[in-house]
Amino acid sequence: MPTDDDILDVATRAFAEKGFDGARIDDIAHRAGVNKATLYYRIGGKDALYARAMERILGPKIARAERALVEIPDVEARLRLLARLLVDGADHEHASRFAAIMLREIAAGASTLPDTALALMGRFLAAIERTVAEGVAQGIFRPINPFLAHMALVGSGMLYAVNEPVRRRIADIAPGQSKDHMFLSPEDAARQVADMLLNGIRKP
Amino acid sequence: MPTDDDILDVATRAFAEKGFDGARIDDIAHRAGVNKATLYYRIGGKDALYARAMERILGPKIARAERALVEIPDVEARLRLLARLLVDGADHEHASRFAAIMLREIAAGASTLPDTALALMGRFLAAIERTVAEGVAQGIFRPINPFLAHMALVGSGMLYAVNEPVRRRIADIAPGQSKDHMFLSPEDAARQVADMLLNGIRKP
DNA sequence: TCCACTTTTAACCATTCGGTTGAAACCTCA
DNA sequence: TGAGGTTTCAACCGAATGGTTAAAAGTGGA
Repeated sequence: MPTDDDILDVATRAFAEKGFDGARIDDIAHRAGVNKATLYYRIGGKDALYARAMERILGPKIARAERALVEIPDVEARLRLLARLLVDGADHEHASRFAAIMLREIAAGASTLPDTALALMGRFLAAIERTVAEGVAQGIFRPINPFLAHMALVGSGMLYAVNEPVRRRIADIAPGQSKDHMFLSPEDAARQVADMLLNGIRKP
Repeated sequence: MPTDDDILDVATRAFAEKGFDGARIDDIAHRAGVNKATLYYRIGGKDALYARAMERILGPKIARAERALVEIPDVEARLRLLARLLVDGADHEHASRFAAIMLREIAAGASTLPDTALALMGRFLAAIERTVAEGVAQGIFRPINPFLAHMALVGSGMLYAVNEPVRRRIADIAPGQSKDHMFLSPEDAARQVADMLLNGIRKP
């Protein structure tokens, strides 16, 4: 018998691929190997399913980010870790699902984002902002707008994590040139994103 | 009588707010002040409506970007212009709608993106990549991965353009701190994004 | 005025979706 | 064996949705 976690995993994938509106309850129940009535009995309606899927995917990342605030004193190393949290995950699929859901939510103005999930996002943002602010206070970083630094890190990272299919389609319709640089490993991508950001905000 | 352009404008807003699946034909027709049958008579079904809306919003940006390739020899100035094209637009709403649609499409793996629109996106990417490559060849930029530079620019810019509602919600639930740095004008945001990227890729 | 084109009106259809229900089956543990 | 919780099954509901159409009404120019 599938556990709640199994169901949430399937639901997360569905929400990432199709969005909240596009995901189908029947489909999720069927793919999780559970009856629709069971899903309602165990978890509840679509809203509850979404909220729990979000907390499940956001929670561990936030916890890791906040642990880094006290465990990693070096601000550059800490920013690198935060970049990895965004681009990479327990596995790459996990990270790309996370990014897809977040991008959709941001595009929708967080209108369907449950309050609990929004609070978690806010804490991640706070972790990045605090790290940048520490770096500025230590004289390591330029007096950069920490919120824009957050945008740069999250934007580059999540966009890269999620847009592999788009890259593939673009590469297909523009043949002739070498496309190797478009397909990096998640680790390389996270490192290069962090490098670029750090070069951009480090004091000369 | 509303013109086709009026209808496309309403449709673009609807697609940006709700996504392709979420947008309702009846709603678009009603808000455009035109009958649904007229919409079908003049433009066609939902697919045609989406394709034309995309071309309308992408076309001018691509044209401007490709003009810059020959008109602006200075690679840094050119990159700044490309950043502005992403963050800012004819008006700010226009830019944020563009960004919202693009983010949704990227999150969906460009699965519903018409081929014509995808080709336009590819040309924008090519413009950024070529500019970065020129800068590298001139010895101005580090040998950066041009595709990642594209991610950084597009990611930061579009994320910022679109997430004003999210910032507002986050600011609301985390009171007490100053939030001024979270709300920049589009011009300031575009400039700071470009600054960060240029500092990140410029040779020391 | 007549004609071709455009727009509206209003209905229709087949499909889909989230959610519910009630009865039957199953399982576990005492 | 029996009771209580869990799961399945299949059908159903009501509301929307995308798409289409036939006929009437309106429009402007030759």
